[in-house]
Amino acid sequence: MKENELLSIKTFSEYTGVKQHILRHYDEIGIFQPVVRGENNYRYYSPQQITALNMVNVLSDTRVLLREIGELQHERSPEIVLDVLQKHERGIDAELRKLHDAYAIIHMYQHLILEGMLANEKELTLRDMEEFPIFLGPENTFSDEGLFYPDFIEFSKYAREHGINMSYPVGGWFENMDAFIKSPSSPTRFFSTSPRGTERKPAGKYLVGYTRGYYGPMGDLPEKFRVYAAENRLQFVGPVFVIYVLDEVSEKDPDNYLAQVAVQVMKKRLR
Amino acid sequence: MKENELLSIKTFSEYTGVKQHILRHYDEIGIFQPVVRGENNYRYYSPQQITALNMVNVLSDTRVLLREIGELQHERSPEIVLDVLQKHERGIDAELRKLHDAYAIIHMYQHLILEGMLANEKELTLRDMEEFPIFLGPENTFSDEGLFYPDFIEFSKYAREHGINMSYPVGGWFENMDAFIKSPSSPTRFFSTSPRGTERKPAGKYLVGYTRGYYGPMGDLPEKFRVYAAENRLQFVGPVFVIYVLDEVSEKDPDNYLAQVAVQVMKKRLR
DNA sequence: TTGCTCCTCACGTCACGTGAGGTGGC
DNA sequence: TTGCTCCTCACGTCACGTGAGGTGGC
Repeated sequence: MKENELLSIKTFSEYTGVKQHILRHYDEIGIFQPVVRGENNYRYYSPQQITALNMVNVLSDTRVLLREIGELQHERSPEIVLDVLQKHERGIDAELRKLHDAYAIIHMYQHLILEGMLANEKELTLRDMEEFPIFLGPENTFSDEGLFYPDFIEFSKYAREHGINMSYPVGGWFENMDAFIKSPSSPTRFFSTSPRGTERKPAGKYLVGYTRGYYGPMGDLPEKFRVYAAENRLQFVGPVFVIYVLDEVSEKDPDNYLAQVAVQVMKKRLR
Repeated sequence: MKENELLSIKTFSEYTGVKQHILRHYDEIGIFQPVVRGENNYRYYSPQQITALNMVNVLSDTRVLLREIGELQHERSPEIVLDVLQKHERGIDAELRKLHDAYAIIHMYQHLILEGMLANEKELTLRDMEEFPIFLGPENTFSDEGLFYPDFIEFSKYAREHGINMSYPVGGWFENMDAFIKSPSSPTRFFSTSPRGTERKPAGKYLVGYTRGYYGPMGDLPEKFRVYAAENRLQFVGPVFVIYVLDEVSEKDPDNYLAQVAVQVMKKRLR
């Protein structure tokens, strides 16, 4: 390759890794043009343009608008470009957060759905569960005839105000088993499974049960928990966590939604 | 709010955090429709739809195409949704990688440009430099009359084949100071500053100089390095790193490109 | 002659975003 | 009556992607 040898669009495309139709597009909108147009209207690029094109690649990779790149083609300096990069850094940060959320939400749902598919719905089981970050909402009021929507909406707003993506699965939190048994469809608070939460569902030995149906009703689970604990000399420790492992995301029929109820337990001391 | 109370699009939008025109768009393309259309053609949503909409939010947040979400509206099960999520996990992974690159590239260029703006171009300076990951290319041949393009193109291809984004700044690597002095415009290899590199530019005390101009010529730097080392009883250790802190990204005029040359040094032992 | 390269033109895609112009409810 | 809500229609945006139909070089 001589210094003044010119490259066809095919060659230039191969050398730079930028596709031909993108090069034509860049030409068309005026942000990067071949040094020469042949008499047959062919585009010819110089070897120097291989590195020059890098300016476009760097900026478009960092999400600078092509329009803005075009403006920078005509006038740019270290100061100006530094400014542009600083501006776009925030955009990238925001996108990165969103994508991290998307990633975590996918994994959360994969985990829950699998859990739902393998769930033992017949009887309660004792399981070791891992620690888990949660974002706890304000206390619910259930002022509206026991409907959960108003409180749920309040929680949604509250969570969004705290930068929590509401696409993370949401669960119900009862301060203890007594609260759960007393009114199983009215959690003391809601929680999001967003990893941005600062509270924890602690690791430990949990008693776990499942029940089918639309949000709220817990069927015979409260009674089952009471009986199981009595028969096995267990006592309940800390809050009760209710989470729908199968919900509107994976089930069409609300009657098939599957709730998981989990509460930490300890052996009762004999006296 | 009663169970059967219906919500206007405004209210529903506020409760769900999804903008009105998006809700109309979802309606139009048939992926999520209000339970009722008033005789005035107003859209009315049920409270149950607040949670139902979540299915659309979760899947669109995880980059599932609206078309595919529409298909899932009619037929979905834990198995099917699990499949869909698994498929989109890869897409998210790829996007996340790209965005991480974008983030790192922005910071790399900010760092280099700032370095260029503050550079002491008059004289060599001794500086402590931090460790740095680099991706080293194959040995250059300079078979083509000393032009760097063919080797650079080879390096680009090689890097891309190894999943290295070529928008990271690229530098020249000389195996030692003798090689640099012998042919300052012909680096032994090229390197990318991509953090995916497995080699290192080691931390340590470096002698650093700058020179202006288009890629290749190093001006009087080789001589300056030789003299400085002799006068200060220093010996050069390891490879020479040449990187353009101001390049086509931040400078319009190639004559203003600014190269930084850095080599690790040690005090010479007196005998 | 043949297949390859290159060209322009035009329309499609994706998930919105914007705004005009008009109706209807409290 | 007034301002608010809601409607449809239509066009814009962003960075491409696709394909038709035709020319030109070796």
